[in-house]
Amino acid sequence: MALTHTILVTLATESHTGYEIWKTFEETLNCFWKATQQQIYRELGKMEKNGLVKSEIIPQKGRPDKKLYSITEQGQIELEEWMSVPSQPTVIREDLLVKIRAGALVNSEIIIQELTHRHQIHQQTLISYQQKEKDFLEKIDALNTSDYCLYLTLKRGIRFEQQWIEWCDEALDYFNSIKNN
Amino acid sequence: MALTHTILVTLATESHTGYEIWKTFEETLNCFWKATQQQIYRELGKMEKNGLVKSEIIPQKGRPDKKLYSITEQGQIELEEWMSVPSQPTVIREDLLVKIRAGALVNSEIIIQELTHRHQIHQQTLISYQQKEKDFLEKIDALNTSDYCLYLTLKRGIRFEQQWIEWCDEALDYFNSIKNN
DNA sequence: AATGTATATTCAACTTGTTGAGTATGTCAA
DNA sequence: TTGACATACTCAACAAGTTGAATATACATT
Repeated sequence: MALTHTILVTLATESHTGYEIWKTFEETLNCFWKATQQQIYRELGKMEKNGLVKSEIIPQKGRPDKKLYSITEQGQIELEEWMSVPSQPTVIREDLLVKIRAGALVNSEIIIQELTHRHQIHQQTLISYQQKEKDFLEKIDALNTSDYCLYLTLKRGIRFEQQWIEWCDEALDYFNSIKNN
Repeated sequence: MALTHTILVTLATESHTGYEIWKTFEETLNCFWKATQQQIYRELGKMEKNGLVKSEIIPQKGRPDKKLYSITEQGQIELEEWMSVPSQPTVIREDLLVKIRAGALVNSEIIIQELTHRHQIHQQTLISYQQKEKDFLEKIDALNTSDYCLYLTLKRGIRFEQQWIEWCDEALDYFNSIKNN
């Protein structure tokens, strides 16, 4: 259900097309939410049926007509209600940890490779997040509440990646130490 | 697809019933994997159809017959293959961060409540993990590879919870600071 | 005696997420 | 001029996750 609410949040301050919402997801929300175009279009359709958003068709030449979605009063109410109900932590389902759990079943080299690979991925993601962080830090005293909130989510992403890297190092230490026994 | 493999890992060293697998998930894997009984039973059925596991019915008095599942040779092969293909990080979908993103839209008190609530939850989970960690630390020099691997996954869980707590504190600082403006 | 908890499994309906194809065109660079 | 990329949306099929009910009994507690 939270996809609905993530979309409502995006529409709360401004109307957008499905495509724009998808772009926003990719650009600014991707460290804590991910959705495909298909998912967003489908969800918007459902939301319109439920009266949470309404759409206005904007004709275009050469391209398919735009469908500009805006939040309805009912959508506003739904969003506020959702905001005031405490959320539960998301369940973690992490392939890498399943593999580590099974680490005794296979050659350490395989696990080392896996951990090295993941270390790299998280390192790269971390760098891209830190790049984004620079923009925030440059104007840190001029950030409005909305931007600072966005920055807080980015900080969560940064911590998240850093921690994976640290843990990968720790796990690598162990598997390297048992490699030659 | 990873549920299949998580089950295969559980069956790799010993045969189990669906119920036992569910228990194992709850007790030892719950910091990185979660599945309902229904999911596990359904998945086991599918896996049997695909030849990854086989089952033996063990009659019981008074209770429904047990179905003891064991891994097949094909299942072993599938598991090893999966182990050697690098995994991708799981996408994060976190309600709390969506709410923080929308933090400027509502009264700070609401966000503060939410963050306080989550802080508590993560604190509790952390304590329960640290309890489990004690058992590992007591016999740290006697741990075999399999147990050490399990310990590594627990360490990931501990880090994860610690980080949420730290981040909640940071976010709380901010929302408290803007509360009275 | 009643209630709750644990064992042990099945079926059904629904929501969410993934994957891929299809339609249509403008813009920019090699 | 060819190809890559961006804009903008739809439909279909399937896989995975969620929720709830149903069946059946033992054992311990209140």
